[in-house]
Amino acid sequence: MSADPETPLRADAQRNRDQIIAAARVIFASHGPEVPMEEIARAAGVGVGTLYRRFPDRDALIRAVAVDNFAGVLDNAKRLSVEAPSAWEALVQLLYHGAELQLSMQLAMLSQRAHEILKDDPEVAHLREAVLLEVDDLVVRAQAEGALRKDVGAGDVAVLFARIVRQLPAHRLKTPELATARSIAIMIDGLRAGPVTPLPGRPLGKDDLI
Amino acid sequence: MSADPETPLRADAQRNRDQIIAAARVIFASHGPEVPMEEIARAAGVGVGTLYRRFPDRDALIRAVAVDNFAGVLDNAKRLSVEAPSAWEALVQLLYHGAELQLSMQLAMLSQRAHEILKDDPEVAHLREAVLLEVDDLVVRAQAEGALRKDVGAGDVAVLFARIVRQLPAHRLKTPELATARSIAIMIDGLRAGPVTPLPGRPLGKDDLI
DNA sequence: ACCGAAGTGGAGGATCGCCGTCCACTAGCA
DNA sequence: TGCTAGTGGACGGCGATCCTCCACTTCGGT
Repeated sequence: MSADPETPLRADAQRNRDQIIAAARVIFASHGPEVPMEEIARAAGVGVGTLYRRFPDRDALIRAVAVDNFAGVLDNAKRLSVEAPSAWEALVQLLYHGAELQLSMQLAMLSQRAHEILKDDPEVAHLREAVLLEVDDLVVRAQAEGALRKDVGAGDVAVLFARIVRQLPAHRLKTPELATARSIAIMIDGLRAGPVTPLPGRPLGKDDLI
Repeated sequence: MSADPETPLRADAQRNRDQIIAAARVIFASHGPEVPMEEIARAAGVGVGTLYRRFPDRDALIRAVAVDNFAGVLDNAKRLSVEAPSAWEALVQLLYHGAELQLSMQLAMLSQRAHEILKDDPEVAHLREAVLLEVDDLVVRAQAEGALRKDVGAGDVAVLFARIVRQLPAHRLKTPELATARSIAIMIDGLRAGPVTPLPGRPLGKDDLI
């Protein structure tokens, strides 16, 4: 995902680096970006020393994970936008791609800490903007198709996702995955064009997100 | 809300106790139940000493707040159940009563810590059960009215609420209240009876919550 | 108005968990 | 096979939070 500004890593080191990012991804998504570094190291199967060698501090790790993940979401959105049979369908598919999206939401909207860290990173800012543009486009097209209700904007969709997709502490439900899938499905029905109640205020666009 | 098992408190002490619970309510709802005790004390306008005098430890405070709040939600639900023009309308009203409900959700479903503390308290268990029964009743009646889609249960409604009602870090939106209101409205449209997509799995009842 | 008991607040000692370094050891690569 | 990059985890340091303690204040009965 990123160029090698310096000497390329040795093969095993590169492998460890990838494992760290993968582990951090999973853990950040489920427990937020403030988990002890040692926990991430353990999940990645490396020692803390290795973690710190690769990422000088927590911020660097968060940035690396964010860039990696945002890029993934953007790819996904672009691919769906082209391949799906309709913009509406693309949007729906995007929502059901829970895991990746969830982490992005967590990092972009839910964690105060992560936001502080990411807000000044131009690479992240660029990816974020690109994702929002893509969503905006899907929203407009889905509305033109007559599938998506007219009184919502990309901001509404993003906010709704951020809420729905966030993981509930798994221990509180007997069937967490099912519960999540059902929540998403209900939400999607709420977004459908059709006989609906008028929403308060005006549609929230992507610029209503900070 | 609770009997006085011992000597009644002096007037000023009672006032302080109420202020502490009120402050804890607000703070727990917005920042979870792990905030430093000193912060709660400050918000209540008392010293930590006073806080600890009244509630020997954090657990005791959480329990007191939870009982107080659950009782409020239960009252509310019962009142709406009787006074609202329909069960559907009662459900909708309940959802829009964000603040109180939000805290209950936070304590009951969202915070691992709070759950640990509350799960063995019989008073909390009783109130929780009573609230779920009430919601279950509203769900069944609203379905009989033909207003609520048939393929959902009280568990679905509870889960959906828990997700929607959770506070997003306010700093990330230009209009947080509006965004929340719109999310709730969209969700309610998703719950309406009408031409909907079939949901995966079976309806989640109140017993699917742990 | 007085006084004893109840209540108060916040300084500070004790504790805790996390950070990030450091270095003896291991494993890739030429 | 030798040289260097890479590894892991023990550990010293530290900031944050808990909760106690007690000199001082306030309440409320007489």
